[in-house]
This record gives sequence, structure tokens and C-alpha cells, in this order.
Amino acid sequence: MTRVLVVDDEPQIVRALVINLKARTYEVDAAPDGATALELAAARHPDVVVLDLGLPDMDGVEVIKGLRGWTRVPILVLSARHTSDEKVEALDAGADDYVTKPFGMDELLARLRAAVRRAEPVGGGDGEVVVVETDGFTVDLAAKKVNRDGRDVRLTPTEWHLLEVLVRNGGRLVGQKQLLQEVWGPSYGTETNYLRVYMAQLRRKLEADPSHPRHFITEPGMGYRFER
Amino acid sequence: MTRVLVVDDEPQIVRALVINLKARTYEVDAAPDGATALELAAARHPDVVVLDLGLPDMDGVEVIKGLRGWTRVPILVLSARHTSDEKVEALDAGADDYVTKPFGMDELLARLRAAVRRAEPVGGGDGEVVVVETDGFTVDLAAKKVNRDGRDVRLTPTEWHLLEVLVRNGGRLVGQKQLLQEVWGPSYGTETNYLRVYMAQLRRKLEADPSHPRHFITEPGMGYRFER
DNA sequence: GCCCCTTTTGACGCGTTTCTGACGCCCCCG
DNA sequence: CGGGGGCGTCAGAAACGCGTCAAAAGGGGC
Repeated sequence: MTRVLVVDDEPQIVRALVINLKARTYEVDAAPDGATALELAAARHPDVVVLDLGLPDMDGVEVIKGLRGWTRVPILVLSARHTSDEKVEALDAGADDYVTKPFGMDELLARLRAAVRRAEPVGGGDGEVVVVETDGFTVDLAAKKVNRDGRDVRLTPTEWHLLEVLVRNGGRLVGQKQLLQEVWGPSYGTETNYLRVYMAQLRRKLEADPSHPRHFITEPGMGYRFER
Repeated sequence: MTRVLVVDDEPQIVRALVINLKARTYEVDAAPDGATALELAAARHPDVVVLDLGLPDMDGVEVIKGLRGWTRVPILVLSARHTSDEKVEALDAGADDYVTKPFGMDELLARLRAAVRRAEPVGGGDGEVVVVETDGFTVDLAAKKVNRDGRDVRLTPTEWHLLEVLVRNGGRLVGQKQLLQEVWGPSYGTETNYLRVYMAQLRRKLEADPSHPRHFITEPGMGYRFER
């Protein structure tokens, strides 16, 4: 869940933002002044900060600098000031975006999404499992590498593809038709002999005892299953 | 040097931007329409794109999508449209910022700086690798230099680009399509012969025994992998 | 306008991968 | 106890991808 820190001293603005953000399943913290904002940011590590420049206790730009001292969290500045100088100052202090009041909620939310999106790490595999380990070998799905007894195992494209599908469905039974179509393409639903040949290759390369497979299990008449 | 791609069909705007940007030592390319923009982006790999939405040949949002298909380069949208919907659409399509015309040059430049700044790699502490060393040669990603036996190795731009992609993905397999698109541009997904030619060049220049590569590994049918 | 470096393109041989058919085994079922 | 379907294994044939070389085309600098 994305966490937002809203910093503003006007309760009605905070309320409007909080309602809209929560409705879109953001997690929201709110701070009425700069000191609280810096404190909350440190304690809660928000994914994005919405910051009003007109705070009662300190200059908004100081808040930006305070944050930038230790974090690259996206900062979206809200302000009633329209002058160019104000904007330039805030942006150069480290803000990511600057929206003038009165603002449209839709636009603000879109800018928020943009700020959060570009802060996301590159690889899609965020919480995804990338390395699968068994007692005999290790499969690294990101690097497309298979390791056995400390040495890399060479797999052909088809072998790798088949392995990938099975491992990604670890523990589950994968039907022969599904397997065939995912590896060879949608028009290959019945060539089960392909499966037999390539499962044999995989077992020969990865199983300790290929004739008594412990990880690549055949479910007769149905399909195959990868077991860790 | 920071490279900017300006996309606008109004010559006077382009001129104003180019003058201001060059005065601040940016390197500037300009495109009058969407097709040229996509082409130039692929060829020149700008660090930031300034994009007018009102183009003669295609919808600006399509240009955004075209870019986002293969790159995360910051996109700063310029537009005469003030409506919230337009902004939301552009931002959600992948734009990073949205400035309405007429715009203040100071503000635009500040937003440009902000966009470039946050796209910068995490410097210093966070473990961004800049120098990669193997037993045969050293690659300095920041200085764009390769050293072998104490002397610099001359690489052509394409060779360097290819090397950079491989090294940045060190240890991971990089698919041929990905490699082609990152180095030659999004429309080059299938020209695998380019890869063969340039991998051979890299090996000849960097491998101790080019015919038995130890660092630039071919994974037949899939792609290439750089191993330290 | 000319020259040189880089990029693109085409052709060829070779090794590897994929496809294909044949055979025997095992297990389930009649 | 016999039959059959599904599975594993093997090996040869066809197809494909890779490395290599060389020449043409392109582009930038002088």
C-alpha cells in the first residue's frame, strides 16, 4: 500500500485530501506544521509527501531541505503563491512538482500517481520470488540461470522455457495442454511427445537420479508438477 | 552533458527553448512532429523530453506511450490545454510533469532541472556500481572508459552502448530483443545479426581469447550475459 | 567536396537444438 | 492373464542460430 504524508495547516484542505486519498486506498498521515512533518516523515517513511508551503512554524523550503537531507521521497508542493520565483525556489530545493491553489483534485491525484510511479524500482519483480532453491539445484528466474553443485547448467531455450513455467507454478500441477501452449505456442495442444522428450532432458540435467525424479513429477494423464 | 529533446511544431517556441537551453549548456535536439520525436529519442537517448501535446501528425499521448514502451526518460509535457482531463490523461500515460502555455521560462527550466535531478542514479553510498573489474579489463561506467593492461581501449559509440547494457545487467541474461531495442532503438527487435557482429568486436577488443569468451557469454537462442 | 571511421548488410560453414519416429516398459483395466 | 494407453528413452534428420569475414553504405570532420 502506498503511504502519503499530507502537510498543511488548513484543516479543510487536509480533510479533503485525506478523504480522497483514503477512498483510493492510500494510507495517509497528516501533519499541520513543518516540525511535525519532518518527525512523521522520519517515523513513517511515506512513499510520497504532499507539502503546503505556507506553514505556521517554518518556511516550506526549509521542510524540503530537511527532507532532502536524508531521503529522495517524492515531494509534491502545494502553494497559493503563483510567482515564478517561488516555484523555482521550491523545485530547486528538491521538490518534484508544484501545484498552485486552488487545485483540481483530479489533477493533483494524477500528479501524485506520476510521482509515485517514477519512484518505483525498475524491475517489476518487487515482492516476487526470483530464486528458487531445491536440495539439488538452484533456479534464478531473473538472471535465467540454473546452478547445480556450484556450476552453471546449460539449458537450451526450450528447456529453460519449460522449466520456467513449471517453477513459476511451483507445487501446482500444470496440465500438458497448458504447458505445451505456453512453451510452444497456442497451436500446440496435443504434441505430448514434445513434453516427454524435454522433461527427460530436464531430469537428466537437474535430477540427482533422472529415472526416479523427485522434483519433476509426472501426473499420468494430466501433466507435470515441480516440487521444491 | 545533459541532452534534451524538444518536441514542438511551433518554430518560435522551439527557438526560444533551444536558445535558453543551450545558454545553460544543455545539448538540444528538436523534433517538429511525433514520428521524428520517437525516431530521435531512439537514436539520441535524451536525458529528458519536452513534449508539446499539439502535434501535426499524431496525438501527444500516443507519443508518450511510444516512449514509455521502452524507456523511463522523464517527459515534461507542454500544452495549451488547461482542462483537468487532458492533464490527467497525459500524466497517467506516463508523463512526469505538465506545464500549460503560456509558460514562464524560469519555471519550465526549474521543472526540467527537477525532472533530470530525480532521474539521476543514486550517487555515492547506495551501492550504485560505477566501476566493474574483471581479470582482463576494467569498465568505468561513469567515465565511459574501458581499460585493459593499463591502456584505454577505444570503443565506437555502439560498442560502448552494448557493453554498458551488458555490464549494467552483470550476471543476468539479457535477451537479444531487449539488447537490440536498448542499443539500436525500439524498432530493432529482430536484427540479431547486429548483435553477432558487435559482440564479436567487443570480444576481439576485450577478451583474452576472443574465440573462447569468458566474460561475454552467448546463450544460444536467448541472448547474452556479461560475467565478471 | 573529399576522406576516414563507423555502421549496415550479405554470404557461408559449422555446431547445436529441435523435431520426429520407433521401441520397450509399466501400470491400469478389462 | 492379456491388451492398451501413456510414458520414458534413443537416435537420426532437418532446421536454426551463431561466429566470421568482407564489402557496401552512411556520416561527420576537415
